[in-house]
Amino acid sequence: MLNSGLGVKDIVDNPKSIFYLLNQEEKDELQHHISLAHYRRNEFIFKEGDKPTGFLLLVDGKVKIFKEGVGGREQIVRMAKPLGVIGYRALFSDEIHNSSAVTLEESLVCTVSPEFIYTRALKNSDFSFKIIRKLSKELGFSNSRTVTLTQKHIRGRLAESLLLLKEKYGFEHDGTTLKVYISREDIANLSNMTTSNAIRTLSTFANEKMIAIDGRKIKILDANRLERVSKLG
Amino acid sequence: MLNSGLGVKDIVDNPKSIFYLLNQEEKDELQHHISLAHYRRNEFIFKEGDKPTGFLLLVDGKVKIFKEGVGGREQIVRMAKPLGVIGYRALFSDEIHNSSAVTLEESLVCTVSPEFIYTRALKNSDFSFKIIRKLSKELGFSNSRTVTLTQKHIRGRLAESLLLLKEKYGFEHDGTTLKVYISREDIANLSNMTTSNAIRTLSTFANEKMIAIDGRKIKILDANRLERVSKLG
DNA sequence: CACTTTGTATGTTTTAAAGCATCAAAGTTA
DNA sequence: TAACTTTGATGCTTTAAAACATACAAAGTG
Repeated sequence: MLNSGLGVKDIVDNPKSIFYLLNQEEKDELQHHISLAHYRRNEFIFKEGDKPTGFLLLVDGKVKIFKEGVGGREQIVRMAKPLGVIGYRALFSDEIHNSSAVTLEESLVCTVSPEFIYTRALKNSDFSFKIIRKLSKELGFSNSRTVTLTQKHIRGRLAESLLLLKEKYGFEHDGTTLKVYISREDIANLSNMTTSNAIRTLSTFANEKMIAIDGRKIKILDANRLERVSKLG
Repeated sequence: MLNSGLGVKDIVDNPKSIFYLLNQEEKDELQHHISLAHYRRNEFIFKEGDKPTGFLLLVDGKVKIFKEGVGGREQIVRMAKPLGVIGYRALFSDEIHNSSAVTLEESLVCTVSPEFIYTRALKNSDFSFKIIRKLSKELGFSNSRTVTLTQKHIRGRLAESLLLLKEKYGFEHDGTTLKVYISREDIANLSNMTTSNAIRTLSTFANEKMIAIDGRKIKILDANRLERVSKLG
């Protein structure tokens, strides 16, 4: 169960939050333009084709952002973690969402009204610049993914995805188990391969002692070797 | 030969230029922070790994922006046309370039100093917002490309690339010939396929009367059918 | 509780696209 | 203009990954 005691204060006072850099006056006003929503596991936050309702900040939980491709096959373009921003690309480009967001686990999302973002936040050049920086990094990531997903072989793509999950969500207290509960299908959709091939290749990695699998629990046993497999393609 | 008479005036006074929306004072100051460079065909403007030297605007010519992938295989991530902005992603994310830019033809590029961009342009919220919008659109494009390049079959990918070239550069006076002189290898690198397959599939499209080829001149004979081939994957 | 659905695991077959080889045409340089 | 290099065109072979087929376990559902 989530800590439902989380409130707006905790969001604006956390240095990792994008709203942290607003000045006090702006923060005060933000209170009137913000709302919190709770989602269970596997719920849509927004769907491809929806009109953006605001600027979304994932307060707690984990979310996958994906696009539907040929024959409904989905490609995960990004994973979000707490205090990550979601759905802002469509808002800023004034388009409908071209990707969907679904929770991987119980999550808390706060929505900030477009009015506040446009008339207040974006007038603050620190905020604007932070957004520019975020978009630039994400664009760099997306371009890199395009290349690796098209050019690397299955093993390389899967290794890269596992390392990506490690970077994004880190480990449990044991220091080896990935701190994310994700289906084989989602691993496949993250790595541009079929579910069968994700399962098969995970098994191979486990046989080779690079990882250990116990249901959905994945332990990274040899990150260096995964790096090498990822680099080799 | 390029019209070398092009100057800073022509850049700031063109409504399609991002600098058009600066106020007069900012425009005046811009003059002292701008320089023009001329490139011949197939010259590098910047290379993957280079440190960004400034904010670049393609004044005239055509440029491909690409990343090196597995085994040196290149993937074109974007094509630029006059008054398009290049190399700004790396500048704003404060990273080294993660892609290279090479001219497809004789080109003119203007460089604006990072100081002017940071201390002046980005303080103008109209400019910042234009950049945010540009990045957002490009990110949407990149995410879409990831999906189509990984999921569509060869015919779909090539059809999409031809339509992309059409959208970007348009037609010659005859209304059918693509206004870009591009090698089969570049078409392949744009479409995530080998040069052989690009050549082969172009021939097939020509046999099917969707296009006509005469050396590097490509005529789009049936754009609707190309759209259909592109959509079907 | 049985019953259906969903997720995981593997083996087998098929296929799209890469890889390779060869040749012709067009450009470039000596 | 001859020699060389690059680019374009096509056929043939190989291969990586999809597609398909079961089987079985786990998790929901009536």
